[in-house]
Amino acid sequence: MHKYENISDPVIKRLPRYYRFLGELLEKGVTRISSKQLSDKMGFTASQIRQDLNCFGGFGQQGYGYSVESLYNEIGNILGLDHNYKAILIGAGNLGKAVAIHMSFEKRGFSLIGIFDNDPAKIGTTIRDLTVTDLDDLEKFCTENKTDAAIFCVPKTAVAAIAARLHALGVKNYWNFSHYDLTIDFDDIIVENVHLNDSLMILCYRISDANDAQHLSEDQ
Amino acid sequence: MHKYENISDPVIKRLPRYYRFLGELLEKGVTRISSKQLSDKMGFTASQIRQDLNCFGGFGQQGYGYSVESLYNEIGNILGLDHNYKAILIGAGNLGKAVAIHMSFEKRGFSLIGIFDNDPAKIGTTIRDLTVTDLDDLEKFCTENKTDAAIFCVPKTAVAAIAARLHALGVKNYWNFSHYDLTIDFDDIIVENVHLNDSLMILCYRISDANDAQHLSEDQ
DNA sequence: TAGATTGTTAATCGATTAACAATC
DNA sequence: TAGATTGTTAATCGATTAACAATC
Repeated sequence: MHKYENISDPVIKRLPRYYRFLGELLEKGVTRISSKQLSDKMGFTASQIRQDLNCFGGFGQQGYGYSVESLYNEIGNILGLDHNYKAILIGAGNLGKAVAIHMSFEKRGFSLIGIFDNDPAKIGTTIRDLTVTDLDDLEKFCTENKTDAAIFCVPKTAVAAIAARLHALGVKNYWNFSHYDLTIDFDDIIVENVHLNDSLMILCYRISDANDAQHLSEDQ
Repeated sequence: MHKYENISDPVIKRLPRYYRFLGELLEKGVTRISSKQLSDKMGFTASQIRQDLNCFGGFGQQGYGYSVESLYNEIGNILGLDHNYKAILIGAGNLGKAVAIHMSFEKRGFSLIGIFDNDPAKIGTTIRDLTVTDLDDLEKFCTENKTDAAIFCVPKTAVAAIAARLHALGVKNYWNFSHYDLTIDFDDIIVENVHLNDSLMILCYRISDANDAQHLSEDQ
């Protein structure tokens, strides 16, 4: 487990993409790849790929390229996917259920150990192999079970209060699907946001932009 | 409807954030705001905010700042949220259902007009006010109903074949929740990806990175 | 008018790309 | 050895920040 210094945000955000691509190559039985070949597949320049990988050390071999398997494993280690962070899910609605069922937490460095909701109709039901627990029992649960991270799949209005409770319990890493801005309340937390509304608006912009460009060219 | 030239990607990605913040201010009844005040709330520098907004024209007033309402509306227009792009959802599983129920398409420039699946158990069921249609009827539906965009909530392995059918039907804008890389097959499409796995891996990296930093400092 | 804050230009910073020596 | 491809430094490009004149 090393600590890498000054890894820039753009590099960090590209890491999962490298990992996915290498995983696919591995499945196909490809054993060796050059930065040029990766560049063709991924759309990054070969130069950038070599630059990125070298933040973490020399994984390649001059004149040969990179071993797909060892590069895949290295990037997995850099991402910390060999961890087993214990995560709880807050909110067992449609989105929460989808996240619980859909995600391979174990492959991503986590395991899901609890699901909470305050809706009596949902408490006691089973999702995956977990029983939905009353949100009132959050303190009891987190005291009895080491909890590293929480996933917010609840309405924006409910987040602040729950986050305050979790923070008091020492749970300070969040995967946030709500539109509540958690950084407003705390500055000693780690948050990864999934803003579906933002994503949809960006799609809207790109469609509109492309359409307008087309109209302009038709005018000429 | 204007076409803005050379808007950079970072700016585009910040637009929804501006929009959300201004919407909140509007709800609170705030009528006026300066770039400095926005900066404090949003974490961008005042300079960047003025720079961003000026890509689209002078919305502010020297000595006064910006009108929250008109700025909100302007950014909405820039994003193209006044459109009504007709979208269909492919895949009525947990994730598809969550997206269908959870998203306010109308507020984001879209309306959801159809949901498709190939699972007999799902075909005929109702989500929101829409009946899940047999995927076999995709061609029929898209011929009869103008369709602007498709949302992929199906397993990666199913995407390529469905995308080929949609592309042939002229549907070339995609909101992609699968991990299939649609740009491999087509270069005349617009894709906005939601990579939940990537997001979770980045959270894993940040937690691991913070933990390692802590251990290092404890060593000293 | 004086104060405030924008719009916009110039300076800085950082990330990407190009180039090439090192080396497998 | 010759060819290939990395690791790494230098050059370029673009985005962010700072500064300030314009102006409400």
